[in-house]
Amino acid sequence: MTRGIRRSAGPLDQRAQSILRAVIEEYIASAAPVGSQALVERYQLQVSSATVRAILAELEAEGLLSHPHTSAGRVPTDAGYRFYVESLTGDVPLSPVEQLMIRHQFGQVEFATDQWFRLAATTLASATHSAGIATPAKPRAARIRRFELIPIGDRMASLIVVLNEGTLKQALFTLDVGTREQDLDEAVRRLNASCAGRSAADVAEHLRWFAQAPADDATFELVRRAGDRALRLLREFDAATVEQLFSDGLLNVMAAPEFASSEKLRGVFEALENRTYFAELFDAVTTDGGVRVYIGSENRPDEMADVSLVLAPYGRPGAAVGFVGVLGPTRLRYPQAIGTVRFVSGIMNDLVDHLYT
Amino acid sequence: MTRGIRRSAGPLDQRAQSILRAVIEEYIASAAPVGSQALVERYQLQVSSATVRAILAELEAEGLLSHPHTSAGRVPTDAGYRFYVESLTGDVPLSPVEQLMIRHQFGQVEFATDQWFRLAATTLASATHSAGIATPAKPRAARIRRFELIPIGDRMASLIVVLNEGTLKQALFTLDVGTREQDLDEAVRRLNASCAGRSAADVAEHLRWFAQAPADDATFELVRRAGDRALRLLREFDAATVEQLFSDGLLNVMAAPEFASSEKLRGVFEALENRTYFAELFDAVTTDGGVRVYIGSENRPDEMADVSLVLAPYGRPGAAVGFVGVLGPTRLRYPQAIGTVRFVSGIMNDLVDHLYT
DNA sequence: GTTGGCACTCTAGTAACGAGAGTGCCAACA
DNA sequence: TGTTGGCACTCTCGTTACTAGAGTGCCAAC
Repeated sequence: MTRGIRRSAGPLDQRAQSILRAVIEEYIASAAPVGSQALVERYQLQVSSATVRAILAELEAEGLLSHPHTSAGRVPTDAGYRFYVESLTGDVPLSPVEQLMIRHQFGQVEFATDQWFRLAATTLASATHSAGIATPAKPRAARIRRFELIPIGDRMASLIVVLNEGTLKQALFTLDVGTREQDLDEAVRRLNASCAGRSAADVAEHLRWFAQAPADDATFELVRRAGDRALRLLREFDAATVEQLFSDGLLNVMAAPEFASSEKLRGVFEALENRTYFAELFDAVTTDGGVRVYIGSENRPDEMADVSLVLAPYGRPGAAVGFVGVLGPTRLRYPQAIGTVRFVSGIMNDLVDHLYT
Repeated sequence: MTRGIRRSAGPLDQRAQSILRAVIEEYIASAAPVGSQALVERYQLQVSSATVRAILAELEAEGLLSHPHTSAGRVPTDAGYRFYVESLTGDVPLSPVEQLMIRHQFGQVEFATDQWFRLAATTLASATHSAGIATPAKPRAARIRRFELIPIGDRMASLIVVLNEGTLKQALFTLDVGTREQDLDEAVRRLNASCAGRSAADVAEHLRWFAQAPADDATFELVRRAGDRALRLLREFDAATVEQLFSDGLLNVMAAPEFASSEKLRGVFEALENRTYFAELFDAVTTDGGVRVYIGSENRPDEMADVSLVLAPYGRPGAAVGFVGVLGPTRLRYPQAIGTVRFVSGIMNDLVDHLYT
């Protein structure tokens, strides 16, 4: 139980801690500032409201609670939430029924890799009544498994590159006049022979070799250009940290009273759209295991100061990793969110594992 | 110039019409109810405000304008907007600079078919300062061009189905123990030989034939199962009218004053998410050419009563069609939106055309 | 250290009010 | 007959004043 975030060094006795928890849980449930009276009544504290008030003042001095105004109840600060989250011990597992339902849903898309991360986001959203977010599992360095060149119309072909885990990349490709289907087949044969199993760097190397070699026949140019195009695809793929970021249930977050004026949410939408922050998070989340929680202002961009993230990586370190998580108001049901994220990331782990064994 | 929507049969003289236009354009620009005084001043009407008031009252009787309350200015009704849109003659073309910029952007993704519709939505959003929406071009009935079976791990393969226009469909596929790579190759060869160029219905026919034929060798079961899986993919693909719906710039719409309370937008988000309404629109929009405008309550779902849609189809009727469009407040800059949608759908037409010639 | 008591503070809701914008109507006018 | 200026009327919006209620902070007593 770390206390890293707290500013002041004052110790916090058991009673103060449990009152802090009470305030936070009450606030999470009610979304309204919590008063001393209400705490005494609803949590059967064996002390008077005056005593509670003293402790609340103390917690405020510690920076864990704050006051919207003098005569209002207390509201947790981000530091307060942090303390609360750190003090959570053990797991809040999902109910067996929920687990079953979620497993069932994933069972239905077991064979559609491109649906996994979408379903993860959807599942997280509906289980936590917040927004769910997820990225596909991204291979560390893409390796080519196979090329295909499919003629389309007269002067075009679709270049398909199949990567390691069955990820597909596709690009159109113009053909010179008079290119025959055999030429395409021959080009593909050569490309596969020389590039299959290679990474972007390796392919680049080979292409240089190709470029220096004499243009011995008609297929040569085709191979060179297709190779070039494939290389570009690979590089784009490698460069995009968070290639896709799927979110679902943002409506749930919109419904929360703190977001009644849409202004605050705009920033969140923007952050989801441009993704640079999530690209940063990607690295942080996927390097060490476990669930990570980012509370309000702990998120670097100011637009995200009103929301919390609960994220967990999945996949195989060194091979392909992604993350799943929950995005909600700082007034989030952390224990439940953490439990659900852990569970879903576990399922995603299993799914990815099947690809590698 | 149809007047279909108007309830009353009263004729509308030239002057009344131009005042209606003035009210609507003023309201679109200012988002505030428009008074008689302001109209006289800002539109150099050669009559007094009293006269304008009389005409406004008339327009209100026709159901084209309404009153938020007795002593406020006029606001267009949906019928008013409809009348306005119908009366628009000629095109408001985009400025050459804008045209150039848009063409340039599309030029950059010319060879990435899967990016086209995304870019269309993005372009429309930024050009109209509203939300842009777009679907990919959907082939009428998918035809198989080629199969691939890529081994993944020990007991899995990725089944890839390449459709007509280079669309890819993918699914995982478990293998029996001891399946060798040659078996996969052989299965693919057979599948391609018997199914290439066929639609879902045809493939189903062939599979029935397969099922009745004796299980003559080890590859047979593989072929049957892969075929089954492919058939399911095809059917799912054929069944989904609006397989994807990409939107961009919803933030622009959020920023409009009429959506300050996020409540109204929730419905719009929901409609975009579940897509049933857009599936309906898909059919309506793609059957006749041209730009279509849906104003406020003309949209069937109640949640959409506060927004307007400007949609246009693109693609090749009978081959592959999709739509692009703009979603914004009913207080939309229709002439500009219509011009932009028409332009972008034209570009999309050209792109798709290249696939078929 | 805990408690009851009490004065104090701040919000949210309500009512009253005036300024301002805009209407609707009417009698006078071209 | 259509147009106009004039005018009373209506409704909103912002301001001010007030009250009830919730909750605090402090203090003296236990």
